[in-house]
Amino acid sequence: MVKRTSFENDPCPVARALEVIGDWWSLLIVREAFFGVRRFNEFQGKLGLAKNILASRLRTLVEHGILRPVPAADGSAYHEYLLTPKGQGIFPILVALRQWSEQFDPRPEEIATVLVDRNNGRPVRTLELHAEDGRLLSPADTTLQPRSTAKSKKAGTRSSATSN
Amino acid sequence: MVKRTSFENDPCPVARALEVIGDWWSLLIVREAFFGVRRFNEFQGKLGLAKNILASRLRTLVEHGILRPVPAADGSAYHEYLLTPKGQGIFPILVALRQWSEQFDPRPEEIATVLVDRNNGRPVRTLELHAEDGRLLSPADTTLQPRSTAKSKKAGTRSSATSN
DNA sequence: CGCAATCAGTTTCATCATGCAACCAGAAAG
DNA sequence: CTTTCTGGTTGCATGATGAAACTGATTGCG
Repeated sequence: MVKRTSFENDPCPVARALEVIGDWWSLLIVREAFFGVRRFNEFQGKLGLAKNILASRLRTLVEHGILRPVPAADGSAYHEYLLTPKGQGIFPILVALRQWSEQFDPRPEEIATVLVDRNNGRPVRTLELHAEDGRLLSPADTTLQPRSTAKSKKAGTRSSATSN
Repeated sequence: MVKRTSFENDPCPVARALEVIGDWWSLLIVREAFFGVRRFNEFQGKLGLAKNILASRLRTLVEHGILRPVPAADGSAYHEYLLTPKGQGIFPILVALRQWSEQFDPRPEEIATVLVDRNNGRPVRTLELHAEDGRLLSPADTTLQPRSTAKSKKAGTRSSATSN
């Protein structure tokens, strides 16, 4: 790789997100955390990844404020990894990934689980993008605007490099 | 790497999605495609990635049915890469990533752009997960159920391994 | 038509990251 | 107090990534 290119200074929010959670394991670790997995060995057992990789990922997830090590839990001297609010904010991303697979996977019959409303056991709705006034928006109904730095509001039409 | 572990047979739809678009460049390529980028050099210029990597990524995106090479376009003998419906289905994932950055990035002032309604230039709403009946759902309001194989409807409480 | 520049890659080659396995210290259990 | 469990770290082997150089068509231009 000669240094995997870093996106942390990229002005694109998508790139910035990928910089943090865009690797092969981080999102799966977070997914497990959503299901109550908290301990090192538990993550390792569920995901089957190497311990050094897990240790490394947990470290960076903690550094990025996605997981938080809490001192104890059941009384033992070890610690557990809990989702922070920032970590919980990843939920829509997981849902979007899941729904994309559900819709387009070439072998959907191999998908084992469905995300349901705990209340009545019925599948959740597909995520939709809405306008401020509630209208449903398709990709084509949207554009990127340069971030309004306190002023300016219209602009549209993207310009240079990796600027979206 | 001694063979990066593959998720393509994992029953978890999140893992399956990551198998396809979970690397460092694919989602950014798709993002550019949403903005009308179509040609090899154009991708390369915007993203600044090595040509061999780009060639490799484009190939797998085409293999997975996310991009489609169309013979011509402006009359030249080259071809262009267009998003398929499956590729367009990635939009919510990009939006979810973008919104996560917007909400939790430690230096949000460095984010250059805002996704707006093309109609009136106002920011779009944040993605929300809703129940079938329209109620807003938080992560805690949801569970995973084993996929109903024609029959059965209640079950809850996840069981074994990487099964969500 | 002839030649230079462009497009779309492919081919080395060096370096980095990943994965496996082995090892290890501190805590808990017996 | 020896054993086991937890939560790692260390040391390779190998694959993935990236920079740069190279190639073979295609186009642009005089």
